[in-house]
Amino acid sequence: MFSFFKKEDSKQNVSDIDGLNKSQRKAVEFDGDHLLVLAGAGTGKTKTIISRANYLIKTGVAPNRIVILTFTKKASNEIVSRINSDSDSRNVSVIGSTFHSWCNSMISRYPNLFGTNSYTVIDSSDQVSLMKLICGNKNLIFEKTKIKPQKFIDILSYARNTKKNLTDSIKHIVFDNNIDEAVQKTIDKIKPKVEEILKSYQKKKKERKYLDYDDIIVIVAQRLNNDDDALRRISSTLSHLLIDEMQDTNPLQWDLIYPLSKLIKIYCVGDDAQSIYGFRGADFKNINEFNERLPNSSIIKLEDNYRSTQEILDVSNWLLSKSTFKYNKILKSITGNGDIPKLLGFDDTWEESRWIIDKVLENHQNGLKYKDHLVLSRSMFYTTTLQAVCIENKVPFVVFGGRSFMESAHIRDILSVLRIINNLDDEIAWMRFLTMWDGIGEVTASKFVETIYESDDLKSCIALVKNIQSPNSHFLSKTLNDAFDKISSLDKCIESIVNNLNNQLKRNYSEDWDQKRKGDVPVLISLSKSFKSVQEFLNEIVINNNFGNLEMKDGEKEKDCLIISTIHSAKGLEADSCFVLNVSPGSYPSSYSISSIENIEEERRVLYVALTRAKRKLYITRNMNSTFVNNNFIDEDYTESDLYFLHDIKKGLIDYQQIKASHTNYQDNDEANDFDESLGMDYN
DNA sequence: GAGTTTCGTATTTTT
DNA sequence: TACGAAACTC
Repeated sequence: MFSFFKKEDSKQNVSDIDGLNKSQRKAVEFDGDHLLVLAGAGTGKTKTIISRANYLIKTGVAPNRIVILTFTKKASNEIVSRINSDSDSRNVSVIGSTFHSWCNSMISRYPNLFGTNSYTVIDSSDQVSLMKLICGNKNLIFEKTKIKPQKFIDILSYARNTKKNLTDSIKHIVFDNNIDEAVQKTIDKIKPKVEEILKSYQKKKKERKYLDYDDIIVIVAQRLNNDDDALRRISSTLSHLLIDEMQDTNPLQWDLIYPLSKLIKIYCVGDDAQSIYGFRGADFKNINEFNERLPNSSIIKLEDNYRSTQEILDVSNWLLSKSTFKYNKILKSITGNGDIPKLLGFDDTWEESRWIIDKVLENHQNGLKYKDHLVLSRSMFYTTTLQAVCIENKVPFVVFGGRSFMESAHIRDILSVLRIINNLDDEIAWMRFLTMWDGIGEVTASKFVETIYESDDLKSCIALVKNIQSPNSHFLSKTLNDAFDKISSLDKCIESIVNNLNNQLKRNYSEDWDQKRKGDVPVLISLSKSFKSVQEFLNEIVINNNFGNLEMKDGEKEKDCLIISTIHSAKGLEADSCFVLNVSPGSYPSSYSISSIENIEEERRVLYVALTRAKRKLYITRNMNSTFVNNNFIDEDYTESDLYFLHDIKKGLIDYQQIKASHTNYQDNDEANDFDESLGMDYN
């Protein structure tokens, strides 16, 4: 994978030939049933998983009987490629997937077990489209509470992932757990209506042969829990399940793991201080109660940090120590001492971004690579200025997180044709395909979709399509016909679709079809070449909804780029110099999350993850004019350091500097360097 | 009923 | 600022 993921292990306290320390080695050579490795940031978590896999293989376990589950495709690719590169002569590889993609492969491998001969995986935006069809495209208002289609999806997903009941899920999603008596009454009243809508959604999915992200896991988990035969059959293909980032797993995923634990060995690696996926139902009970839940299990702790200097760890440890939660974690640096991390104040985001890029350029001239720099942000949104400054200064960069390939409108247009061919009942695809043509709007399209539901082969659908009135009506049927004829070769098929759609797409995306969007077509085509069937292609592309893989194949991987990432996508990343953007009041914790202490704690862990990415230099930036400051929800129970994590950070831990604006004239920041005062700011 | 334009709002994190 | 909804024109 990208070379900047490679860890530098040279500094490790070598206690044996593999370069493992004592506890790592104990974890790697573990001989019991189930193990949880509690590994703090930078303590060699990934290394341990990789060495474990290699160790198992060395002791005679067939590689393809080892499944490694990770959270993102990126992490999975990295781990698998490192295992394979450690012993390149092997012809069978370990299996590395995300939870979703592993379950999906079960579903398609054993269609009889799951009752899924043909199905279409839908992503979040399709879920919302489907829900809109049910809600009649308007927000439902109950008792003055507005619930958008997206919210219904969120309620259902939260309930399924956390296994909570509907009332609790409504409380959490709609009212953010702020409950008083009036709210409780409202919930009691709206609950039956919500339930009805959710049921229609579930029913509609079934009719249209759709599986959403949650279904993929639910279906497999249910089967494993209720059908010993299925459990045995699936377990018989594996002997070890290795799970990365265990702290981010949720109760639903536990349902998947638990039944397997009866027949195969479960090996988990995680860190409760890095649990930052609470919004997806992550529950660190999966870690904290590991011992009670799995008999014959052990726990090994890794506490020596090989990544960062002690000064960086001091700030990180300090942040956790301010928490009301007990993480029982104090990282010790093996690397030694370095510079005190810097906290830099700016007047606006442009100053902030310019300063960072200046620093990157300066380091670059002094011999550091661009890829030794990692810029971390809470949200993708906040990095736009930085990206602009990169372009301005010709600094090459890659962005992790954010919009995916699949989410771009033109890609969805093109794929809608494939989706129709794959699944004639795919209502969302039909709507998309039909409404993209001039003269066909939602009303005409939905009328048509109703008639299509009667016919069960493509040819008769195409016959019906010919009746639709549109300036291009012969193109509509031609597109479908040609695509169907070429379906045996995916890349040719996509090529023909694009040829037929070309003029229409040109009209629909008049500003940037030729210059920008058209360029994605070859990418899509080359991506399709590695798939055998349309269904496999479509489902896989939704589940791993990025096309980062592809960029790598095209020789981009060795390119030296500055890395810009959201903190959530930065798990497992590290870099010599790290910049954490906009650590300002209102952003850490984010003012959207200060409705409960749990949310604030999660924000704290987000910042903790960010700080612990740095190896040698850590720059925390903030600007006090951040547009995110919002005191709407501020509750008198919170202390000032709950509302701004850096509020009372001490002098010795961090080096504070207010950077004067170099591009504007006013400089009246007398108090800027008044270092004896608290570094926090007033909110007014 | 389709398509365009304007206005207003809310603004995270991912499979 | 960017996206969605409502208002407006064809």
